[in-house]
Amino acid sequence: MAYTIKDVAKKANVSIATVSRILNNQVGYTEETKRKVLKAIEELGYQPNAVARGLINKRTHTIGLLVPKLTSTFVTELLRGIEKVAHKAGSNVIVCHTETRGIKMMKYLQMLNEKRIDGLIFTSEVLKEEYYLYVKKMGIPMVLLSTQSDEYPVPYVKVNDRDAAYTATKYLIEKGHKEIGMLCGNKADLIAGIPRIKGFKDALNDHNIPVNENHIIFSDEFFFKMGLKA
Amino acid sequence: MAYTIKDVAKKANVSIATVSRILNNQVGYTEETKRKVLKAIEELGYQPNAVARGLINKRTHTIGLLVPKLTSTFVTELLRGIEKVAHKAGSNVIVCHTETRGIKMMKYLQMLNEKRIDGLIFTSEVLKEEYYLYVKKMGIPMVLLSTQSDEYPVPYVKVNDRDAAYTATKYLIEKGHKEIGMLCGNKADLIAGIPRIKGFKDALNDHNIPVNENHIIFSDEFFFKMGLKA
DNA sequence: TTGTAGGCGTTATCAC
DNA sequence: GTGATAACGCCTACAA
Repeated sequence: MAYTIKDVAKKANVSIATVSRILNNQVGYTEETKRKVLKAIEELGYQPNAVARGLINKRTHTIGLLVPKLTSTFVTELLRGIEKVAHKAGSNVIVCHTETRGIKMMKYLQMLNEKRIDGLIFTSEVLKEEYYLYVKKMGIPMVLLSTQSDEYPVPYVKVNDRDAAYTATKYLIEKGHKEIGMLCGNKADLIAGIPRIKGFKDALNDHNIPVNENHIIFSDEFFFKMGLKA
Repeated sequence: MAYTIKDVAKKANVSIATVSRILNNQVGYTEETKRKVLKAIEELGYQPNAVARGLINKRTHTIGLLVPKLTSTFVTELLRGIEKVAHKAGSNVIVCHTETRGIKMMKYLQMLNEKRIDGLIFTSEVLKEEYYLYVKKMGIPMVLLSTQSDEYPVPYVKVNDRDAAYTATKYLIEKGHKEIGMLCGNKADLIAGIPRIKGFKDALNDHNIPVNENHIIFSDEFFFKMGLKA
């Protein structure tokens, strides 16, 4: 079994209170006692128990990341970045794949709630009322990534899909291209569909280029293969 | 603040012990009291605190996953599968990117240890003595994924690289091909290099085909781009 | 069937 | 400067 703060205290001939102070570098002890305690910690190979700490501090230094199919390299990059920053800040990230739309989402939120995570990152899916209310009740900060919500006041980080599509299309037009095609997500997709198509068409219209619906190819999945096929 | 078992007990007019029993569906209560308690739980929207539970049960239902650069779609697939199974079993997975070889590894192991994770999956890197000893001291089960260790008795799951390369090469040979090239990892790589090259050469030799070293192209990174370039 | 009380490993508030 | 001691939220003998 792992050593506890009690073992350290005993070995260093001090009270657990003192050990705790040193561990959290607060004030109230001699350099001498500090050395003693540090030595005991070293010799025992003692590691504080984050679970116990979490119980009293009400912080677990853990954040939850809800992502859809992780197959897309885009989401993978997001995870990389998030985990990197979290680690630098002394936190870990629990990854949850909410594949089958909605079904597992509530289950995940529940698990994360029980684990008392410090915050939540919600990626790429539409924030349903049920989710929003639940997280609100959890009382932890949440941020949307690569999505946004018109209905609920939740901070988000994402690219403006309509504008991005507009800019991309405009760029090609200004390069002199006339026949421009578009590969996009599902026609009804609130994120990868509608806004991007709008940007695409807007750009064409603004440059007096007729829109050929056949030049827009839809796909439901964001696998590399799908893009290739399209 | 979230409700505790105490709130439930009070609302249901029972002791916390009874609530606990019902929560963990043990025996020792009437159907009647069970109904009462369940009703109180429902009304309060009570969710047990996994942190407190972890402290006493010594199980956190959390496992750690150490992966190298997650850019590779292979690793991404692994994560997907692992998370899926873990979730089904009621656990969560904390993902850690051990990018800069070794530097961050010990730091991660330490964090995971403090969080008292239940188990560890170690992916794609060589298991150094330092890591092995540390995890052994943690006293939790570990399994190697896509690696193996000759020095330490750690269970592993991986494809046999030498055999796989041999089989692939043999397949091409039997298809009638004579000029076979190979794209592989770093020449000295203990996983993606040496064994696969051996399999490749063995197959050629066994079929009396001369080995042309120029037909083996090495690469250090496993990005898609790198493969393309090669 | 039910409740009381001690303990899990820490932190924090008191005294001394 | 230092040490008891009461929480934190839950589980579990032990009683009743």
